[in-house]
Amino acid sequence: MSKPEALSPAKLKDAAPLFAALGDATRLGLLVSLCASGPASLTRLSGRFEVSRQAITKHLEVLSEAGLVTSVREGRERIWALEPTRLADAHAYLDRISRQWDDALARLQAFVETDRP
Amino acid sequence: MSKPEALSPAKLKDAAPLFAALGDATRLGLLVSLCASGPASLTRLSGRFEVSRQAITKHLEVLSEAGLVTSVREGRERIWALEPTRLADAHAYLDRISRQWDDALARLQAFVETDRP
DNA sequence: AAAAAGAGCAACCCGGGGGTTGCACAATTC
DNA sequence: GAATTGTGCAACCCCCGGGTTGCTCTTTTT
Repeated sequence: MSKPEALSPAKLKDAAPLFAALGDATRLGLLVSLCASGPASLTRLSGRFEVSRQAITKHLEVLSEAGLVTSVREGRERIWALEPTRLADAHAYLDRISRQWDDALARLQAFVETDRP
Repeated sequence: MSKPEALSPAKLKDAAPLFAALGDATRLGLLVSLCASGPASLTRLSGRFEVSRQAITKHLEVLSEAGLVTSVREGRERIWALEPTRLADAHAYLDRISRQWDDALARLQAFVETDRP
């Protein structure tokens, strides 16, 4: 009968922008690209997409504010890299919801199998 | 040296709307609420949030189009419930990226530890 | 039959997201 | 020093997302 920890409103407010940052095909592509080919500069990254360099800049800013990427200045370039911990955060949030879901299913099951007034 | 399967562009285009649907605090709250208290009607759900009933309707439509919830008409009510498989999908997508990330880290590690010209 | 409850529909508002172009600035390279 | 490469900044456009209000329709309830 152990209630699993529910996601607090605070957690939800942290999770929402995180998922929102993941909710764009170009940004997901950027993450995958950074995964597959390692840290890269802006022009290097934008060369792999159909949109303009400035569009990529904005996407990287969004990812950065969500904590999913970090950047370091190197000479005249800026090198972008993934931040794995935030990816793990998103993973954990989904885990929380999934567990709550599983628990709900179990309780529903128990409810259905019980004779009730 | 096995390359992990990269997320294909097709997968990315499926994943993006899914994460986008998760990228709103109210919608996450709805999912959690449906998890915690089971299937519920619109007014029942909207009673738990600060926004109007119509706003909740729109959020439920978004979740529905993302495949995260389903609804069934029951008398004058419409009952909304979670769709667990889509939650698992999101989970799987993050897994894919995480694995790619881990692999990238390993390759980076190997690269750093190698004497190169 | 009349009143109340639950949903659906439509119009509207406003802000921000995704995209673009154009120009300015810093760092390299020749 | 001059040309090139890599970014940054600003303005602008368009459209959609989140929210609202108001009205209608159907189903219960009394």
